[in-house]
Amino acid sequence: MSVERPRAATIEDVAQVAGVSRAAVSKVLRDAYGVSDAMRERVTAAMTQLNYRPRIAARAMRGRTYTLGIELPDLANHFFARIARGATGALEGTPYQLIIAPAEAGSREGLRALEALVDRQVDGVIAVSPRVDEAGLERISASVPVVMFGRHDTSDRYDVVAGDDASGAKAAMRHLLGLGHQHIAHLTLQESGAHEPFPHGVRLHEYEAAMAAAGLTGNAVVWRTDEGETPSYGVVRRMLEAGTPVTAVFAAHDELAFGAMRAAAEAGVPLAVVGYDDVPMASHPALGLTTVHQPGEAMGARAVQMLLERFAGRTEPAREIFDVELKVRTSAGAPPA
Amino acid sequence: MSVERPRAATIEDVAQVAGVSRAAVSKVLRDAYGVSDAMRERVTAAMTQLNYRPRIAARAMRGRTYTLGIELPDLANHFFARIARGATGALEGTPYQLIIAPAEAGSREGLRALEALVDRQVDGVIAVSPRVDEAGLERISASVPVVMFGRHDTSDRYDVVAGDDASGAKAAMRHLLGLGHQHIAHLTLQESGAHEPFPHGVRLHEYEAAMAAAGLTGNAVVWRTDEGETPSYGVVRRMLEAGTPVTAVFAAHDELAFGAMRAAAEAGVPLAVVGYDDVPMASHPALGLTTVHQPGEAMGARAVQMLLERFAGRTEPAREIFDVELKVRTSAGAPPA
DNA sequence: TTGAAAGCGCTAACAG
DNA sequence: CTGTTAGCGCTTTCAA
Repeated sequence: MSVERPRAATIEDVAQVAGVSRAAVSKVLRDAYGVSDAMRERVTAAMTQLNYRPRIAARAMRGRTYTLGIELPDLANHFFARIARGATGALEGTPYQLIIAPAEAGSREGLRALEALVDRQVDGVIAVSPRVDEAGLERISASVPVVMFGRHDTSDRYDVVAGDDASGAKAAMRHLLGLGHQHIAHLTLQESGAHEPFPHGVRLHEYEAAMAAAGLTGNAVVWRTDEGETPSYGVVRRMLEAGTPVTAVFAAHDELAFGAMRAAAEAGVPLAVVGYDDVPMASHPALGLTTVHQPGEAMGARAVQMLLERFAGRTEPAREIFDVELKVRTSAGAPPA
Repeated sequence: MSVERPRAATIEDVAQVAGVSRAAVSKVLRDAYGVSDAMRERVTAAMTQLNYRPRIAARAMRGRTYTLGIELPDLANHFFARIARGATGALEGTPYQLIIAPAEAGSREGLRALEALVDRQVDGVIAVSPRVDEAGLERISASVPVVMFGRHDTSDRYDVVAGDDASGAKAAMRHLLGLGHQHIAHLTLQESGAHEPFPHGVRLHEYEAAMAAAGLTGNAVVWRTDEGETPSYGVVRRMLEAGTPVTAVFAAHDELAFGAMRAAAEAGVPLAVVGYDDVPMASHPALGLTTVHQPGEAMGARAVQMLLERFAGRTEPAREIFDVELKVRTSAGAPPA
């Protein structure tokens, strides 16, 4: 006994029931010009009766898919969930639907996810992994509008939404230095380079600059970890046990910061920790993570808006840098005397 | 000299460059039967040269889209990220791509997201919001294989992956009662009903049963909250300040549990908390949330596997219930004497 | 204001 | 083993 998969209603069926042509139905569907109220009504009735749903794939062959794609590097990082929520919210009331392509870590993966989205003919894409290579990005932005998150270089190929990473990192370092810390480590991902115009690159650069400005270049240490709280924990734990003389750590994002806090707690070492992003758990009283707040929802919403503007005809590249704000909580106190 | 926007290569272009027919290219593409090595090579070369990427939309008109869709109710809940990660992992090495449709709370939203996926012709869907109405589900499962998460009823229309919610909830309650608590509240979402075959329904039911079995029916209290840590915090805070005489709370999932812990900490009230899911932060030493571990990755991977089995021809419904395990940590101690 | 008809890029019979 | 051909369900000129 095999499962019957009855053919769903097509535009042709609707046309027949309504006693009109396919073209007419299509026009009603797209709210196109030149349809009488009477016809609209009959067609609408037929659509309801048949429970008609247009096939996006068929539309894609000629026109739009009414689908926006967002590529996310790490679902486990709550900051990205915020961006996605903001993007979804901004789409409410529009005919567009957001789909997410998970990327796992790595620049190659980011590109792969982006291409999967393009293959599926999304009308626009939002790329959150910053480390997508230029060639790939060029290819993609040739066929669909792109909004890149967090890039601090400029391009006329894509729009940009970013946080003010320089200010944020400066504020974080100012806080730690102001507390009297002299041995501050920076915890970042494997691939980040201080010369790169990506969020972690900028944060790393500002860390080094701040240490230098404080005359502490000799104390600067950069700890590198794979993505995620657990790898971060492992790295910091190892460093702490190796006796690295550090009293504070500035983590490139909150998940890494949580890992550092876990390591310090388990190793029984006092460690001031500052994070970045301000994910919801950061403000939990048991954690009290001092961190740099980024308005994730607003940033996601703005990215969507930029795409909609492109559809509406904008051709010059847009670019918006969001303000960030240091949230001082309990995770970073003064160093032991 | 105007810049021609290059039309992306089609199967026709590849055929011309390789000097073969479209059908031949299509066969190479799909690894279909009856292609000589020589032809395969020429075609592959042409594809690389033109940087050819098949248009999923065009394929969708005739065959598969090589796309699986998963609908997720709450990106902010880390447990769902785990499911998605497991699903993505299980797809590695297959030609399939996973896309995520975010749903926001509510059964209507879950259905909407599912339909958006179906409109986009995914080859199979995984539904994580359990509260999708039967009529909608019937319609959907008529056109595409469906795996439902967490449903404890049986159906011949869709496959099921779930955790053993009855055992998990029993273990949670046994723990709290064993510690000597007599005033235990259950914290759950607005809509959950103890008669419903959904995860939260079962957990609620087991809570009531355990209280009754301990002769504590008179002490049973169910707190209801909207989705998320913040609403949970608000509800618990209000209850605590109203002086509800409670020494412990069994939360329907970890995010709610974190909200309860935050409320207790801020209200300065000692409160034993047990959660459900075991999201990564639960094991952080600053939190130490006692909770019921569900193997999210394995569950996501199994759901994907069920879909692949359907594609391979399975017609009888499948169903797998995963074991869960109570993780005892520090968040739930004995009640004050 | 409406409809006929020509594709969009691909797959899958079917012929050769 | 390879090519020809007929659509899949839509949108979009272009006539009527």
